[in-house]
Amino acid sequence: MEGMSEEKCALVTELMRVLEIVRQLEAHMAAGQQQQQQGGGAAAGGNQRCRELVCTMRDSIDRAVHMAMSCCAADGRAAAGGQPESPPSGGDGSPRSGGSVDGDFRGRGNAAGQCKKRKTLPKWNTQVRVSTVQDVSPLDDGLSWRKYGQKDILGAKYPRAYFRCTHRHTQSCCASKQVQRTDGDPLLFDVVYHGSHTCAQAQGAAAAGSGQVARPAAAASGEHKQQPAAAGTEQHAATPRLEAAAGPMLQFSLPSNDAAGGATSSRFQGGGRVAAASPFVSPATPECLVRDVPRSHHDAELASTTDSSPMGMGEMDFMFPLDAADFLENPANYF
DNA sequence: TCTATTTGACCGAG
DNA sequence: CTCGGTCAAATAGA
Repeated sequence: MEGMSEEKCALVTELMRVLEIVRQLEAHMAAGQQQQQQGGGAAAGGNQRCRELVCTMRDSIDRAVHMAMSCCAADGRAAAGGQPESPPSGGDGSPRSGGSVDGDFRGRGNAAGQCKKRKTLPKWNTQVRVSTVQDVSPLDDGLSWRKYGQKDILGAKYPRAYFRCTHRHTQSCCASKQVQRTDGDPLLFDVVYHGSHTCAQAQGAAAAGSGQVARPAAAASGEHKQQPAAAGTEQHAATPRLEAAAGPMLQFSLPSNDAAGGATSSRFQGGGRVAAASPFVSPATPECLVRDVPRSHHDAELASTTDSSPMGMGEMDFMFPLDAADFLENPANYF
């Protein structure tokens, strides 16, 4: 039984990974097309075709993800004894320590009360590249996150910001994520997701596609404490573009979280509401590709499972050349 | 006034 | 004991 569930979850993970890739491809093609139009590109036709293909591909993957997720959720609930809401009495959890079970995996009253221990939640690790230090739009994924903490991590140059779903209390959505600028590349963020969104918002995003609930603003500047104005800019200003800086390559790799770094004197303006891409529920834009102006680039997020993932996929390191046509023709080359 | 962020403190794991 | 993760009071902005 459990095997079944794990298998399904693995399926979800895998599908979402592919979905992310498609989304990225889509975003970059959109960007490319813009450039072509400006430069009077001749390849517009081919690009159009690519977009159609991607659209089809994504639709179908998206459906598969949802189907699999349903099964997965159902299994999970059954195993946990019923409601996703209620404190998982052990549900699927690996008992953490002999202590209290979970109602308090946080010594002080777990706010949500119904969220399982982090460690038992599926975890996805992704990396997101931004175009400029201030540009955090790629971290946007259409779902609202609320920052609840920030920590300087030993050995890391930049602090790590902690986010949880805005609807944690109201809808018992246990999704959370951690965002941290990588030491080596200030434009690259490690984003670790824990658990998937179960809130209506996530479903809405998946269904409505472009439903952005909140603005990017995500995570970090790691450089200076910003003055209110600056911080505000980061938090509310409309987003710059990813494609500009994403360059010809999207990179995905696992955390190499430690680094040279040393002191963290800076504070990362976690920034307001972060809408970040949900690797769980694809904010699939139904009308696919119809956006001329890629507002919320769905970043370079790629869901990959790590440790606790059912699949136990280990670390990954991908490079995706942005040759859409080639990708579509020889997808195998990219996996 | 409400909502979100900041930040110091607390807690559990290793 | 140290460190990562989270809570919650204080604070800021809309």
